[in-house]
Amino acid sequence: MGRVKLQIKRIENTTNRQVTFSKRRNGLIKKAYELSVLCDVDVALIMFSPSGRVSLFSGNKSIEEILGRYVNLPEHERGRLRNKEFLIKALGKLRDEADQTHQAASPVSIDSQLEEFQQEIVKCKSRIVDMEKRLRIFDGEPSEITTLSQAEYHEQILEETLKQVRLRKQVLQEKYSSPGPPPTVQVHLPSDTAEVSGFVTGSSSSILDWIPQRDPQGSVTTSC
Amino acid sequence: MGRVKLQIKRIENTTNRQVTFSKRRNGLIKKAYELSVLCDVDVALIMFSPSGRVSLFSGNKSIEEILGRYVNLPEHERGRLRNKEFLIKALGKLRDEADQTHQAASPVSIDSQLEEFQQEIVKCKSRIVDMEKRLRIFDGEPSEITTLSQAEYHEQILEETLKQVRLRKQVLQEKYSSPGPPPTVQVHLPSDTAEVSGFVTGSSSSILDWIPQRDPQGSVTTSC
DNA sequence: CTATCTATGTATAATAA
DNA sequence: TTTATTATACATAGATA
Repeated sequence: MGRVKLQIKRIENTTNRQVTFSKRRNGLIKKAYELSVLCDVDVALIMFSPSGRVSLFSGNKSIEEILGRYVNLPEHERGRLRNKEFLIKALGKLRDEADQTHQAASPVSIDSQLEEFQQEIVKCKSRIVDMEKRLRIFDGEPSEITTLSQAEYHEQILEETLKQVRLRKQVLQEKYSSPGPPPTVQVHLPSDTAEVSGFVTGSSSSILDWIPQRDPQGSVTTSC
Repeated sequence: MGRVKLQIKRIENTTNRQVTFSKRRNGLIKKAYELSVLCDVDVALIMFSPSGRVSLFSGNKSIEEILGRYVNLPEHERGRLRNKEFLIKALGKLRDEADQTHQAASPVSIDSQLEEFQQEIVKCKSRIVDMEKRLRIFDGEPSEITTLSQAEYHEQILEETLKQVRLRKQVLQEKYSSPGPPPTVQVHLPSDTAEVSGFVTGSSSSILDWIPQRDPQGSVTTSC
């Protein structure tokens, strides 16, 4: 698409990845919306953004209704048939492409790929260990805070952070209570689509334009 | 698209509607797949065809895992779920079934090992993302907080954490000042504590606690 | 992060099988 | 229902603001 053909593999550049996510998420929601209207079917779509926020879409019904309908299906009807077929097909194509690439360029052996993955895992795990340690500090875990000065240090940091957050809260409260309109815009797609815990920063001139306004029926309320 | 511009409204002709569904469903799944790979995010997609059959897609993780992650989100990030308990129970059941299915067959090829590593990496990374999110609360970067509910949420977390650290500090003080008898903790908050720890240790990754660390469909690079 | 623009890559409506 | 063809409508990568 666009100027170049894009390989379907993880985009390593963080900025590009986020931008692409933002664009494609909107595209995907649009397609889901069109499908649900054109074919009059229930569609539920849940996406977790790279930053951990969740984006939702569902047709006329609420997400929970659709999830409920899904989990209530008899086991034999809950098949993953569609998905599996598609993936097999898609991956077959990818493999062919990869094969050609490998033959033409650098022959990456399975072994070295395995090794690469293992290294990646080790890296990730050590990072996780580190983060867990940092998080444990806030649990008051005795094994993490062993001296008084450490405790005082953390106390100080937390106090400062708390102060900042309260300040921020105050600012936001004033914004909401003042005569002017609130700075955040509540999104209303025909169904419940929302960047939950997110917010539409600009005016409502994005993906909403192509969707006719209608009363939202679902009830996944955006809490922002 | 195609020869004419299509109005986004229910297709009345049954045959056309079904054909369109079939094609667009595949297109939507493909897009969802690309998004999940390109941007390294979790995506879950559920569609009910006009004839009532269900079509699914989910990225690296199993659909149960992603739905679980969604259901387990803190309320302010997702909106109220009226049937949360029900969904959790139902998803748990699905998890068990998937588990049994998975145990039935285990081809130990290099390919499947590669896959397992890839899945492991994806899991680690998603965990890192979650933890980063939790750690960001303690960064005290006010620009991250743009809504009142976010501010209140952070404030609450920080208050509880501060309590924890002060408790720890008190314990340490007593240890230093009276090196004999074991320190008696005289600080309140036995029940509050549980809540805070619950967040700090749980949060969105609490999903990992009740959903298996395996993909039930470990077949290809991406599974169902 | 969002918007806009342009050149291209894709998806797909209509049709036929 | 799925597949193949083809003409068009759309989506979007990359650059830029």
